[in-house]
Amino acid sequence: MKSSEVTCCTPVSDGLDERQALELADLLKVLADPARLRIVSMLAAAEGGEVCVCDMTEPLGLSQPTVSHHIKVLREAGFIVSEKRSKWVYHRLVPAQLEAVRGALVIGQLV
Amino acid sequence: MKSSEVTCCTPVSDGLDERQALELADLLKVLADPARLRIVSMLAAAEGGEVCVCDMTEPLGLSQPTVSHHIKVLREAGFIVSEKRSKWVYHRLVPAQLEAVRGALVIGQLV
DNA sequence: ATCAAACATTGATGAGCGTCGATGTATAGG
DNA sequence: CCTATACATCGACGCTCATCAATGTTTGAT
Repeated sequence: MKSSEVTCCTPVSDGLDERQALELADLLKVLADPARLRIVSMLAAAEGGEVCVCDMTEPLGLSQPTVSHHIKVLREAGFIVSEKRSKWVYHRLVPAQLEAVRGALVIGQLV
Repeated sequence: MKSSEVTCCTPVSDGLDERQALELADLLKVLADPARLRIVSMLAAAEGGEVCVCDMTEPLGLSQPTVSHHIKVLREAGFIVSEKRSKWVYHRLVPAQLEAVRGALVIGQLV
């Protein structure tokens, strides 16, 4: 449908281009999962800011491989960082990444 | 795995419960799509704040049924409202809903 | 009354992903 | 050396969902 001679609306600004929309959508997809939100939440609420997988499986009601999978997704998206110490791997939030997503959702930022 | 006598981390606060995590995840799922992000963006950038479907299919590069589907998803999630006038249906943003999502992503709000 | 445009609805299809069990790897302890 | 724990990886299953063509519905114009 090309632009007909009779437009129904005021001229459209394209807003976000495909690349920007894809990148933001990918970040939002990572957060758009109940398990991952709860993981982020547990890290945000943890004293010391650190939690390891073994202490998350039970409150999440998920298997260890599943929790490890979510941790990996969150880490690859930049929402958490992980550090192995002795037998355990400790995970902590990266607040800047969460803030980046919040900033991208400001209406003015959506062009 | 019950709580062993040797814990690796400081005590865990559960943070978001299942219901809260599910609700927030459902809202984020709606936004976690490039096409829907671009629709929101186009509405945010539109003069008069209104756009109808016929003016979105071409810039989005999607079929009319697909755009209608995304519009429906956005409306049912409260991100947009729609009003039929004569032959066309005009859609506009609900900024408060977008703000609600941004507010839920504040680290302090994640308990 | 007829035709065209705008939009919704309906299956159908294909890809992506959350989940698990099984297995592999590393670290600590006896 | 052997066992147990913490975690990662792999393969498979099942479900959700984005997309489309086809069709239905409403509205306006001729």
